[in-house]
Amino acid sequence: MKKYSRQREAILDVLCSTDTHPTANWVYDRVRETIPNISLGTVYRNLSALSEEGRVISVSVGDGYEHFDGNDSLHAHFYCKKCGKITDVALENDYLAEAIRKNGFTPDSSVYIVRGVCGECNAKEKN
Amino acid sequence: MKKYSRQREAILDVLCSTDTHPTANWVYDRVRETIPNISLGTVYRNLSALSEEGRVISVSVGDGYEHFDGNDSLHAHFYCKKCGKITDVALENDYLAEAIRKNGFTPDSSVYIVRGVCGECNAKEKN
DNA sequence: CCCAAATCAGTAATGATTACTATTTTATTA
DNA sequence: TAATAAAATAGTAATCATTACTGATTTGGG
Repeated sequence: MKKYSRQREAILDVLCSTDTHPTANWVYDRVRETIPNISLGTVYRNLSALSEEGRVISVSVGDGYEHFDGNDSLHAHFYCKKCGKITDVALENDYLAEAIRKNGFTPDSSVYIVRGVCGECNAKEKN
Repeated sequence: MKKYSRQREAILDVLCSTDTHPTANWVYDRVRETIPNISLGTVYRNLSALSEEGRVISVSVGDGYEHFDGNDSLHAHFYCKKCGKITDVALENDYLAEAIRKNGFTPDSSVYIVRGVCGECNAKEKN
């Protein structure tokens, strides 16, 4: 049976109070402000549990780290290859999950990642 | 300047002649049938280069491995949490890249991943 | 053919993530 | 509220997919 834990709650809080897409280590640093002796393993274990439950999304953009996202609204992620920034882009309808469903699958969470170069980096390029 | 390499060509061939989503190691094993002394590092380097060029897509489903996909048609990936199988689901329109573009970004490649349980595993569940 | 840049094979190193264990916390039952 | 079992934790050690390094080989332009 799943039990409450102060650590898990704190981790979820940190994730839900940022619009960035932090790594486990970043979350670790933030949670330590509240629970100084929390262990990095605890952060990993809970991020993984929260992700399994679907309360959090795990986003892999290919920079060598797993990123986590507590934003539960429907959105896609734009990853800029130049600056590494991940930006949320809101979506109106979940066309893809719909298409998946039509093909006989039962989806429970989605990660949409688009790679490219962001406007800011494109501008810099022209110098 | 980018130069031709027999190794890179063989790696791309392997990726384009399967509808699975292999890991670097699987590709390595397959390419060794043709080029027995190819190095695993070479496979990694070229997969990464091909992915950078957009000739190949890198798909992270959260099983601890990076998966690669040589299928260049527009599709989403359904990842079954139970059996680990990754299935391609064809898409008609790239709504998401479109939404991204409307937000001022310049996309160049997309990875759409939907997690859930596949029909087969759902059926097994009921026994 | 010659040269410089690119790529390679083989091997060593890295570091994000996971596993392990003794201890602490949680929730249930009496 | 005390006793108890299951779940979770802190701290540390281990794993292993991926990357970095190096000296040899290949590629392509002049």
